[in-house]
Amino acid sequence: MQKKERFTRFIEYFTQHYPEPKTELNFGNPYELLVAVILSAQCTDKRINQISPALFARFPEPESLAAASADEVFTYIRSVSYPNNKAKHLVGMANTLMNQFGGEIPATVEELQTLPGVGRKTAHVILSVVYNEPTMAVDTHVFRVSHRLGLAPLTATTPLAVEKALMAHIPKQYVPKAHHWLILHGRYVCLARSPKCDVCALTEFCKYYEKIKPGFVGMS
DNA sequence: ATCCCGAGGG
DNA sequence: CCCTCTGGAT
Repeated sequence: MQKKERFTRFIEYFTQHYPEPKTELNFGNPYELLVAVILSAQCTDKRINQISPALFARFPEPESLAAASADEVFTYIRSVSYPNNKAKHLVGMANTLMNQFGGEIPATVEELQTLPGVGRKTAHVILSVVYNEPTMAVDTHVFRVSHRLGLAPLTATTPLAVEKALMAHIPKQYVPKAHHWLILHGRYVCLARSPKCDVCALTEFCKYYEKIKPGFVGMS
């Protein structure tokens, strides 16, 4: 199947079955989303949602977070991955927001990436979710699912290469939705360790399934 | 043992 | 390119 048709089928399927996808991270404003996304690195969204209410209550805006100690922030995030690094990142991020951006969340990749703890992936999530800009944040799910579905070539071995492959074929108005589609598909169907190919509707054009599918129905 | 919406540093 | 940070779920 041609690559263009893969993208067409991918978009058609999710447009029909999941027309309004959105992040599963809980947040009430761009600042809270930024905090949640920084925390979400190598951690499940469910865990972030468990600890974020107390964190947001104690640090409701960049000003209070900037004035906090990393040690205190640590006590709120000790159950997420890399709590020491992330506590420092959050305090540094809030300080940069206050000192360089007047406490507002910047709206460009370049400015966002000057914030401690914010790399290309996190910056693109903010731009996509907050500003609805056509940026493709490539995380572990997007990376894996894109390869399996044949939306990115196997030669795309870095997140940036996968990002470019996707951006070259997804119409701009679908990019923010496609980001969530790839994540949700990866999280609930196309799992890293044991993908649920038996309930997947996309096996017809999946390169991964093409390799692992049984040769005969019913064989053990 | 492997994975989860990675980023910073060497 | 590599390595480290690091807790909880499966």
